[in-house]
Amino acid sequence: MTESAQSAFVAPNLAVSTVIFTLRPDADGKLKVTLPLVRRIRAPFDGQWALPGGPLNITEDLSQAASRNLLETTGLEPRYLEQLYAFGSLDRSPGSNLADRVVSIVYWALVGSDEAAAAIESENIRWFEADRLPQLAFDHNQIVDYALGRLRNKLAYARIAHSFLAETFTLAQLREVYEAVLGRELDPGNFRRMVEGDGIVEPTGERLAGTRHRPPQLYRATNTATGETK
Amino acid sequence: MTESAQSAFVAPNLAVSTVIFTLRPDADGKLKVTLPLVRRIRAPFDGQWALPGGPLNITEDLSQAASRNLLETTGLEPRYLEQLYAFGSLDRSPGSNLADRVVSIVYWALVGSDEAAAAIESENIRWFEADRLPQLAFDHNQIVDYALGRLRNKLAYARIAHSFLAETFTLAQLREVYEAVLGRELDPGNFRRMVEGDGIVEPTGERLAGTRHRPPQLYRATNTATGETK
DNA sequence: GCGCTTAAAGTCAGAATGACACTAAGATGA
DNA sequence: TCATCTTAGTGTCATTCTGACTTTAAGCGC
Repeated sequence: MTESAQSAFVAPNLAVSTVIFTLRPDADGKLKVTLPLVRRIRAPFDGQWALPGGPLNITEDLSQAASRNLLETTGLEPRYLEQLYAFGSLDRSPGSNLADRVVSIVYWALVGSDEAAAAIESENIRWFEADRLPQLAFDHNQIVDYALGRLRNKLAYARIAHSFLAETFTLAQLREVYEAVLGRELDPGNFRRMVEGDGIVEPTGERLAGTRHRPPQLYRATNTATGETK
Repeated sequence: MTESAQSAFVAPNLAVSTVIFTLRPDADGKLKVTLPLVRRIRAPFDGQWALPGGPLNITEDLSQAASRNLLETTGLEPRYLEQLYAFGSLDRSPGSNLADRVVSIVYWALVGSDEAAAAIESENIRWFEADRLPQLAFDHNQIVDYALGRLRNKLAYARIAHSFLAETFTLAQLREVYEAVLGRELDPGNFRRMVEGDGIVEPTGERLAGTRHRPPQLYRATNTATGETK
């Protein structure tokens, strides 16, 4: 009844996939939530774009598998990594044989915008704006939507926004992250009050020079363990 | 790279387990969060208590598997059911062979207190107060703690509390649910204001008679789809 | 009818939030 | 040099939300 090995049982296959978010400026210079997709080179959905992923190695933890295929796909390390959901509906791959059924444990990750600029890109790996995705393989459009919801929600109460930025940053840069993720503009004064009140950042004492206006204070994220705790 | 069947691959086994919550009065008549556990009858952890669960049938959805083992364990149907987390650490079953590795996709469920009173109970199926658990098999103590956290958190913003109650109920009964789950007393006036403001209940027009004081209004939950939407 | 108990409504102060105004400090250019 | 532009950073005000508490309503038991 309860868990233990049942090798004789016809079990569904287990895969781990990852929704990897970063921010990239679009043509107008506005930051947009962006993610890498991989072109499938076999049936089903041959030729269509899909989330990076693959089977879980028997020797690795779930989050390790997610980190590994993040590295394989983009050449990058995650700044934040958290399990999203396990997708296992019977109709995920329409028309396929039951024996080919795949249960995907999906993670979502944040990578720094600075690093992401140097990420792997090729004929079969391309980065897309999250709100301008083509039709993806399997149920991957739904998965991305769900991950976006989680990202937006989590931004409100968790200290994750700085994961998109470098070690130090101005409040305007941090606010741009919020605005890009939430898709709306925020009042600079109120944003400053919120951020300072929550103590999620601390001033470095240095200022950013070279702007064409009053030089802003540089901040860093206050020291908090990030990523999943499980 | 991406997902599709890999039968030749040595894959971890996949199980679905369920944390089933209900409320039961303790010796003092106070409602307590309570859940059923199953005694293991084989190694590893032979004889210890564990969450109900079992392998995922190739023909059923994840949530169906959770519902099924809820029914098999308790004889009940869930009033609310949601995926909790997928647990897959390598060290979940200390000392066991890699080939026996199990990844558990865990659901959590709410069942009505009225129905739960008539649930199956036996030598090998017993209900425990959530904050007085013995040492459980595998990582199941951690899983229950995580589920409790999710329950408490979700109570604050989702319409789930009525899942513990019958079709109609008084605000005092609903408040008792909140108090039992959150583990602290709530101000009756403020609770009423909150509940009415959020529009999560509507008066039936009837009153509960037979109390030894002013007869309270009966309410029902406003019509909202409950349970997971995925 | 009197006192007990809980229902239900109302009051008040402090915290959090959104909209907005105002001052500070640099660069730019006439 | 100095007015102007731009963003940094501070401050104000009204609204809403929240927790603590008060007051009145309406049944029951005696």
